Amino acid sequence: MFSAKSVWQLPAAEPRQTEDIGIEPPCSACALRHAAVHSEVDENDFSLLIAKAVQINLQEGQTLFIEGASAERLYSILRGTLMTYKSTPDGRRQITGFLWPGDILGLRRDGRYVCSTEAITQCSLYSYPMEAAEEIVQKNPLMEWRLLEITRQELIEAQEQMLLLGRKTAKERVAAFLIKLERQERDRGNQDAQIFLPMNRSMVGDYLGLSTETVSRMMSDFRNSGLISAGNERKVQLFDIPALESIANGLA
Amino acid sequence: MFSAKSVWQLPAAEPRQTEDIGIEPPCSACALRHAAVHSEVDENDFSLLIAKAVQINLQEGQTLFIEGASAERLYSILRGTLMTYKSTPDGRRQITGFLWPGDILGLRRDGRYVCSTEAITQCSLYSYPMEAAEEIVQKNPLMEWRLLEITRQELIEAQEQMLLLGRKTAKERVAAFLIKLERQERDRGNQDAQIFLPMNRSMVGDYLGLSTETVSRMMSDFRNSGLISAGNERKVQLFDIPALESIANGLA
DNA sequence: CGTCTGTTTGATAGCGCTCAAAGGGGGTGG
DNA sequence: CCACCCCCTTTGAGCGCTATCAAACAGACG
Repeated sequence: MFSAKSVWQLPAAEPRQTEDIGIEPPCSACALRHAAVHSEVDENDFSLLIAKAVQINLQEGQTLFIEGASAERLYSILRGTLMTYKSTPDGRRQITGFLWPGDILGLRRDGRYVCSTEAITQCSLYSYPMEAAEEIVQKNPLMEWRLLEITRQELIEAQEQMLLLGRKTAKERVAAFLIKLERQERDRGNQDAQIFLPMNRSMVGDYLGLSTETVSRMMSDFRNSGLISAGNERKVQLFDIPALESIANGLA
Repeated sequence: MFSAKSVWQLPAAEPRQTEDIGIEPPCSACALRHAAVHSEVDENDFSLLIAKAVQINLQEGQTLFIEGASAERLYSILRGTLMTYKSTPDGRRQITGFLWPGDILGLRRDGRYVCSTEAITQCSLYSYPMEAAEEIVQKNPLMEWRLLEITRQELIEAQEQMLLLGRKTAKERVAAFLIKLERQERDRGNQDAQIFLPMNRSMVGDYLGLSTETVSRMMSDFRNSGLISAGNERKVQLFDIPALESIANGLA
């Protein structure tokens, strides 16, 4: 049982790029190695894990696994963006998180994945046997502690999302989403307030508990108010971050 | 940084009772001891922690701490029910969880609590110094592993709540809430499908992302449909659990 | 018996969804 | 190179679910 999405901050992570997917050099940026390094764990154990890793590539729209499937493997993202989601029997979908390079995924309960996972862009991942990975983590207290911190961070973010989904207006939700992406972008070393949205409007809606159309309308409102850039709908410049933060927090 | 709410399943936990709050005998049911026992950890470390514990009692409605306060202490619930919640600046509230005996609480980020916590009934808790508790857990890999499992379980529940808040109708939410409480009741050894609601309608609403009135209306609907009992609004009998489950899952 | 708090029920309104159609950009094939 | 198609996005119109406002009701307590 691992986190569905880690929020491991890679030191100054490599820019996300979906081209040039091929055979990777020995994993240098993946979350588990970073864990090992960060935790000052013996490299030997990590090598054991890497020895069992298999690299896989996914095409845009490809499903990695679905909720309820037997959770045999743990994944670490090298490149690309994915999403985890849950569905109701009649097809309504709630996206529980977007996953970026450096994140790990494979949260399970009773040996089964708790969310479905799908590639939003072309992706490159490392795949580890779940049992072996758990064993190695259990043998490394510092690694285990790091994993606990990651899981807690995810829980904190999930609680923030609950506030958003339960109590915020459509405008507040979309503003919060833009602010969140911008902050991520900044944390990854991207200085300008330009953000790239690999997901389409329908995915944003399913993440924010809104319809595609409502997301689009809110984006148009922000554009018409001069808060964000016009032009490319997948590449957005935030002109007034404080104003968007105010909106996101219900202060405007 | 600890979990905001554990879902530690006490073997066949003592019934919840709010009367007779006084000096406790050496903690026998609290989550951390249970962790120690469950993890087959040396009792000595646990004793170290217990030695630093202070028992506190809370009255109904009393606030334990608020979001953003310095997270100096970790708590373990002996008796009573509490809630954790987040608020928007203008007063909207999202309850992120209800806490029961056996649960631990004190999730923090950057040394500050991420949620506010308030007693719903009279409560009795153990209070530990955060640093000491973390140190002891870190020194006990099995205890640490158990804490990781708890945190993961909470994350899984948070994701289920996201689906509820983002994509379910009012009727589905209330049905899901009743089913969830009934399951808890059963897990605690309570065999009949009778559930007790220590929280008022407004709290249920703030947990489900609904207004007080909507919760009330849905409860009335269920009552009029013969799915739940009439009479005491805080003590509910579920007459048709499968039907309620169907509703909760959007199948009806 | 009166007050207070929480719950229920009713009436109305509004936010966001649904249905529908137009607009736009990229890719493919003629 | 252009035409066409397809998918995604945007915009518009109308509706429905749930919030809001309001008042009646019920139980606890003094």
